[in-house]
Formats: sequence, C-alpha cells, structure tokens
Amino acid sequence: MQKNKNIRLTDIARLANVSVGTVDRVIHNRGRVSEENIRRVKEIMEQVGYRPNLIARSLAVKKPCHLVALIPDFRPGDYWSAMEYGIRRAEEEWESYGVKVSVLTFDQYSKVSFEQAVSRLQEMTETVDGVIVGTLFKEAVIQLSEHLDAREIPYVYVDSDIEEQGRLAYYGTDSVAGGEIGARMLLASMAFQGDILVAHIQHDKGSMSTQGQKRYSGFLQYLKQQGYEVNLVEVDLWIGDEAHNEQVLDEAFRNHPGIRGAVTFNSSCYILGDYLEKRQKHEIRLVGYDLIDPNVRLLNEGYVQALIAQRPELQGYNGVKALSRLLLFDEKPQVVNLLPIDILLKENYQFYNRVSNLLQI
Amino acid sequence: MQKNKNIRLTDIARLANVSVGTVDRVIHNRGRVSEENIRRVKEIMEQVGYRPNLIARSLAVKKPCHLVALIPDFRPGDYWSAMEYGIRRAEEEWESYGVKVSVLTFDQYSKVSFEQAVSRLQEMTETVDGVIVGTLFKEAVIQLSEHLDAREIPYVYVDSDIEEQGRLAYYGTDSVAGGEIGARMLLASMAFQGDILVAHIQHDKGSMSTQGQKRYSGFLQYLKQQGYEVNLVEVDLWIGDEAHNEQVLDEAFRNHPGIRGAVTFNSSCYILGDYLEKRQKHEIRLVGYDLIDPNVRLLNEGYVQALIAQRPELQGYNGVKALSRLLLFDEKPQVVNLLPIDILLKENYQFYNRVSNLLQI
DNA sequence: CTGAAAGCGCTTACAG
DNA sequence: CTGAAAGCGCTTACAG
Repeated sequence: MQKNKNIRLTDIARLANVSVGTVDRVIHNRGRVSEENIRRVKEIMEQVGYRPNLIARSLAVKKPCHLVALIPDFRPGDYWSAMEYGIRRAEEEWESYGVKVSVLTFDQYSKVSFEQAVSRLQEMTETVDGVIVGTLFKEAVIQLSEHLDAREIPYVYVDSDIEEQGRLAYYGTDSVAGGEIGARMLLASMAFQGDILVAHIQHDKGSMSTQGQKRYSGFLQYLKQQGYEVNLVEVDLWIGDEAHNEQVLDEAFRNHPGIRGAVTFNSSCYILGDYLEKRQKHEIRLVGYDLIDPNVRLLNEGYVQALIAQRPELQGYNGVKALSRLLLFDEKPQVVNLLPIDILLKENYQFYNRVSNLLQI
Repeated sequence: MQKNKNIRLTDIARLANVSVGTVDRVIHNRGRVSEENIRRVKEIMEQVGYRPNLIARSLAVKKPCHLVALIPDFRPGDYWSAMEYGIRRAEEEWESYGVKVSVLTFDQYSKVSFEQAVSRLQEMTETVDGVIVGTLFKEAVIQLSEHLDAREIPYVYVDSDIEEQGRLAYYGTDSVAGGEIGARMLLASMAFQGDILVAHIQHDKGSMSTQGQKRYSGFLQYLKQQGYEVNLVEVDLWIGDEAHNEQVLDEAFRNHPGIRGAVTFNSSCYILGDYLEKRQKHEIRLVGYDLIDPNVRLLNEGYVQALIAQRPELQGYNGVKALSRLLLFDEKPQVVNLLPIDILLKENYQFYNRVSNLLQI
C-alpha cells in the first residue's frame, strides 16, 4: 500500500542532494565523482539500507549476454543430455535478461575433438561473454582457461574440478569421494568377498578423463582404508567394439575365477552390465556411475547393484546462472560448489530425473 | 548488435496498426477489443513468435505480492528450518519483483496450534496473495483449503500431498514410497532377520501426521510384498519425556527379545538412536527420516544405518517460486511435483545440505 | 472499442 | 566532476 516502501535510487539522490547519475556512478564505482559526494552517497545508502532493483537494472542495461557451453555430444537420456537440459532451462529463465547459450559439442573420448571444439569457439564471429566447459581433458582445458583468462572472459567448470585455475565457479561432485562411495557400495554388496574387475572404458587408450582418474583414486583409497586385500583385475574396453570387449572380459573371468565384483568409473557401466546379463553371471556384483537409461534398466533388473549419481542438470543450470548473474549484476558466486553424490538403488531411482532434480516451473 | 533482434510489444502494435494498449488487452484477454483486432493481433504475434519480456512486465506491474507460509516452528538444523531456508532464498531472489513472505509457525505436534495459526492468517491486516502450507494435519488443512478456495487465494502444499484439493501445486516426496524405501533399507541392514520396533513419536497421542501415516502404510506394504513375516512391536514415545520413553523402550525390548530393527516415521529417530546409544544396543539396526543434526550424528557413529531424506529446502523454494510466477506472470506450474527420496549413509551424507540441494548463487 | 501519455527504477550518452 | 533527459519494454489510468 505505502507507495515508497522501498527506497529507490531516486530517493537516495534526493537525500544526498545530487543527481541520479552521480548516485549511479558511486554505486558502480565508475569514478568521476568528488570524494565528498562519494562519501555522502555511500553513507546515505548505508543508512537507509538501499538495495538496487535488479529488475529495473537489467531492463535498462540490455547488454547481450552470449554464453557458450563446451560439452560432449549427447543422445537423449544420457548424462550430457541432462547437462544440456539444465543449460536450456536456465537459458529460458534468463531469456528476458538477454541471455543466449550456444552449445558446442565434442567427442568425449577424443582429446583432438575437444581441441577442435575449442578452435570453433575461438573462431566464433559473435562475441562470447562467458564459457561453460566440461573438464574431460585436463591439459586441454587448462590451455583453454589460459586463453580465456587473457581475454578476461569468465568461465565455469562442470563435471570435475581443476583447481588453481581462474574459473568463476565449479559445479559438480567431489570426484574422489564419488570413487569412495562407489567402493563402499561395491564392497557392501560383495559382502567383502572376492576380487574386483576394474574396467576402463574409452576410445583413446590410456587417457582416462579427469573425473575417471579421481574416482579411481578414491576407490583405491577406500579399499586401503578398509584394509581390504583384493586382487584388482584391470581391463580396457572399447565403446562400440562388442567383440573386443567380450573377448577381453571372457579372458579376465577365465583367468581370475575369484572375481566377485566389478566397477567402471564413467557412465558406461552398462557395457559391463550387458555382458554380465548375456553370460548370465548373476554372482558378480556391479556398481557404476550415472543415471542413464541403459544403466537404469540393468539396475532395475538386478545386474547393477547401485548407481552413484551426480546431478548434471543442476551443474549446467547453475553454470548458466552463475555467468548470467556475474555479467548482468556483477554478482560473484561461491567458487567451489560440491553437489550431492546420490546413491541410487532399485527402490529409489525412479524419483531421480532431470525434472525432479531441477524443479523449475 | 542488431537493435531489434527480438520483437517487442511495440513492434507487433505497429505491424497490426493498433496501439500498444490494444495489444496489451489482447495479450491479457482484458476484453474491450474488436473481434477483428483480436484476430489480427493474435495472428501477428503467432507469426513473429512474440515472447513478452517478463522483466519489463514485472517492472511495470509492481503489484505487491505477499505470501504467507504456514509451517511448524523450527530450530537451527532441523527439518523445518531447512524449509524456511528455502523459502527465504526464494524470497531474496524475488525481492525485486515485490515478493514478500511472512512465516507463521505452529507446534507440529498440536492440531490446536495449527488452527490458531490459521486464525492468525485469517486475521492478518495485510492482504495475503498466496499461501504455502505444511500439511501435517489433514482435516484442518482441508478446511483451510476450502477457505482459501472461496477467496480465490492460491496455495501450495509442502511436506505431504493431499489430493483432490485445489492446491496450485505440491512439492514433496511420495510419502508411501518413502515408507517402502525405509523398509528396504531396514530389512537389508537386518539381513532379513528378527522383529521390528515401530516407534510413534508425538505429542497428541494417536494423531500421526499425514506424512507419518503414509510412510507407515508404505512400510507395511514393502514387508508384505517381500513376504517378510515379522513381529511389529509398536510403542508410543513422547517428545521431551525421556523418562517415559526409556521405560517404554526398556519394556518393549524386555518383552520382545527378538527385536533386531527399529524405525520411526518422522524426523525424531534420534530419540530411538540416543536410547540405543545409552543402552549400548549395538545389535539393533535403526533407520530413520530426515537429515537433521542429531540424526546425522547417530548416522556417523553407527547407531543409525540409514536416513531417508527429502529436500525440504527445495520444497520451500519451489513453493515461493510457483506462487510468485503465478501472481506475477500468470504462469501455472505442474501440480504434483515429486522430489527425490535420498538415501543417506555414513559415506555420502556430508554432501547433502541445504546449500548443496539448493544451489542458488 | 481505441489511443496517447505517463510511469515502473534503473542506465546511458550528452552537454556543460 | 555533475545533472537533465531519453530510453529499456511493458502496464495503467484516462480521455475519447
């Protein structure tokens, strides 16, 4: 009812006997104001508890805000598709503020492909005001970061953190803890009996993703901490090369009959799960990562005991939000943001999805 | 760069050869426009894919938006405190839009207290534009709902749903499923051996909360489905009356030496857990609900095996957001919104908190 | 039924 | 260093 319940910029201008322009300059430290006036305006803002109306601000500013997301290509229902979903949700919400997001994708198993995406980013004709980057290839991401630092373009990491870089923020899990929790669930379901098959699933042999490496170290750490003496049988599987995978797995299980558990450190645990199903190896306990369709099917049918899940949609959503708020309102987010590591079992997975994790209206 | 990249209301007014006033009337169905003009304006909006600028809209509207949240009183670290946290976070975000939230609390164990809070709500001098209500007392909530329906004040349910009411939306878990998952975790940790103590913790004897009742039915349903023949030992505990509780529990364990598991269907499983700790009953497996400080301590020390958690902060946050978007932008949310039911173990609880679940910047 | 004008609370040139 | 004025895209009386 009261008209001027909350004080406006105009009000404090009047109180300070200056123009709104001057107040604006003080608020944004644009300089060109006398010491005297700076002091007085600041004092009054303090006194009356002035809080700028961000709505009005953003309407007046109207600077375009073009973000680019550099993430692996995706198909419906997979991990990176959920990330994109979150990005698009945030884009919608910030559309009125002039936020626009371009998604540039690469092959998550190919460093070269990532570097090509970086080139595309650098060659964009539109100006780029902020970048969201999936940190699969550590070295290459660091190079990109340095490039962005030099141009003063803010960027956000998602998926896995790389410390000591100038990222505006990181949204994702503590990957090492993710590995520990995977180990915890696997050991519990194996009742601490038997050996473990560790499958590395990839294209470029030998180059595990940043996240995969950290999870593996967390996994080993937990085994050690529990004092669990175990034989780790490591195998390399290749996405899409079923014949190769079957051969490798057959051999592993033949040579190591003590294997009772299996794990893989990226989303593709369904490759192992499908194999177990095909060979009807019901005695092998399997734990994997991420809530993607083929994994969920295996969880539901009992070939996977537990899935350790992140919230990719929240990562993407918050990445866009953080950059938008920085660019539009000059608001800085907390830098390291560790999201929960969800434990999904047959009984509770159905309540987890991109919508429930990101309840936007 | 392009000035008129996105079309404004002004643009479509020009294209339709009418004034902005007319376009506005068409958009909001305010009437007083000729059929001919309605048709033409709509057609053009369609053609050019007009999307209103919500920022500008809300700046122009400036109608105050006063929400009231009716929730149990809370202390730092407990369940309803997280709910309030989410409410306040949303309030902050929507502050510039003129959204204000008053929180009215009541004693969660007293129906009378809830009814008193409802009276306070009805006697408020400020106009109330929307209500968020914690649905602990089903009958009383239904009465309140009818009152609000009659006054056309929109309302949102949190905590537990009551169907067939005119709620704008519900944010919370599927309480029945919550009970099933509790049963699943308890049976697994008991290795399907022994009897179960069911503790009803309350003040008003005999009046379990809506949520508690639903969880209990889900719990029983799971036992049945698993064909688990079990002795359920039911006891009534009273918050704050330690002497009474100890006596009741001592008696129950004495008379039923086969008890190997225990459960309670609200946040207060720490009452049971503290008892188990005091009596050093390490052989009893305990499963409870909600991530509140005393429960977490017991989880960490091994007296509680698992906590089934909801995301109260998200419920409160989304309640405010839904009402705000309805009142300001006339946007309706999905009605039933089932949030995930999180399984918290000693290994992953530390990544769950009001901040990580509600990553706002 | 319709339009012209003022205003929401900020920012942005521009003139001094 | 400072202020007056126009403008962001919409809504809201008001006059016809």
